[in-house]
Amino acid sequence: MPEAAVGGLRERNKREKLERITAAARELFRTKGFEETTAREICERAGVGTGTLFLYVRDKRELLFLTFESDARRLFAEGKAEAARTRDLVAQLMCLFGRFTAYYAKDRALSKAIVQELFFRTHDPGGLGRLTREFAEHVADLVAAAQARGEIRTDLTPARAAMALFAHYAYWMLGWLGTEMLARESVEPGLRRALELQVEGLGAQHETRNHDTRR
Amino acid sequence: MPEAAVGGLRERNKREKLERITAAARELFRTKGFEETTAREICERAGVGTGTLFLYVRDKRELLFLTFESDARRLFAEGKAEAARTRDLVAQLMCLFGRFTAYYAKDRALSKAIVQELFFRTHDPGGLGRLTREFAEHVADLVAAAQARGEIRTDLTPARAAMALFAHYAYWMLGWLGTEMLARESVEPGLRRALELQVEGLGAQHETRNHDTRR
DNA sequence: GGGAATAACTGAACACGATCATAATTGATC
DNA sequence: GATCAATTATGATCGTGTTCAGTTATTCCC
Repeated sequence: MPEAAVGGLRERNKREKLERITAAARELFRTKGFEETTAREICERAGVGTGTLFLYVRDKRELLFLTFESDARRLFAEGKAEAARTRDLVAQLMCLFGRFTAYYAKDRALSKAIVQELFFRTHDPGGLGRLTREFAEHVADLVAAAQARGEIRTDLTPARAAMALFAHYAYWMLGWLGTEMLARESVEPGLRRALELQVEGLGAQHETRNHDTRR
Repeated sequence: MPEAAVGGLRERNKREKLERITAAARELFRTKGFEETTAREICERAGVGTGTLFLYVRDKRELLFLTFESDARRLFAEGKAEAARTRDLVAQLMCLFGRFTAYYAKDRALSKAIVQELFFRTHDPGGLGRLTREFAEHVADLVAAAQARGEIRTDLTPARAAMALFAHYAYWMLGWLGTEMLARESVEPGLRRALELQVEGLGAQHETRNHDTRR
């Protein structure tokens, strides 16, 4: 049974409407920005009534997820593939995180709204929720592999170490997109350095030859 | 010249109005919640016209800052004082951070809105902006002192190490108040452990006797 | 103190997200 | 294919944050 024709007329219509809504939202957000786009505009462009929109999404912000999910899946897959071809844990993480920072840089205002939503929407089990969990699990898997390689200490659960690492990613996204206190160019090097410091430790006994440039 | 009487009638009226607005917002947010409180209610309770409110704040969310600032100043001062009586860096940080987590726990829904605003409002040089900077600087000062004690490696700027530590605080606040994926009881111990791991490092060479409990 | 200039205030009006009673469409049953 | 229950769609309507043209209060100057 061909995928496109599965189900009755009802289900096909619903899928098509959701598709049109997603496409309309994506296009308008890209050209006008999130706040500046009204729900009515999206409905008009999608060819549905204003009330219909909210049968498909709980609120306007959920449209961000709808438009972001497919891109996020692609970024995650690409990052995962590149990470698989990389040795060092920090470098692997930067393959993943770097994909997203580069993507966010293309439309900072929209990305700010997306990230805000990612961090503050309580989890529905929808598509992006699952993806987020997969992402966290993959970071934990990378940690476990690094433990097996003897790169990371083995007296920690991979999940706990993954959280510690992910915290830096979240923080740099906040500083860059959220409060806008960090410059775009500083994000990748800064985040990489933060991850290195997480692995090395701040403790005095771990002092390395790799000095910070004093300002 | 007594402080209360400084300036002309205009300025005094403005101060009083701001005071009434702040008090009204605080009371209503506390009893009804942020979303459930309307701007008109606040205006009525404060005894000002609906338009007047927006001469004092850019938007409704800014009222969160107005109501939070004095509390935040107090929490910061208390935490700073307790930290001064504490030796270990992680313990010092927990004096500071713990004050805020305890405060946030008293009204999670409202705190979620506050934290969201803290992380996503681009900095105006207003009261809370300054306080945030002071907070970051104080963490850096604690790091510098720890470096002087030989507790933290000296090849890093205090600011950079402070960022790395603060990232964990931000992340745990996000997980707890933002996505609501972390339980309240797990926050203090989890955050403390994360800070310890930041100091110790995740690297294999730093393995300690202090094992995680495997789940 | 009177009058002009300026700053502050006000509530009606606006725009937009969301809802809901009603209408249209689809699928099941005969 | 006609009948009817169930599902889906619709746009007028509502509540709320925010604005703005008009009004009032304060200050300044003589």
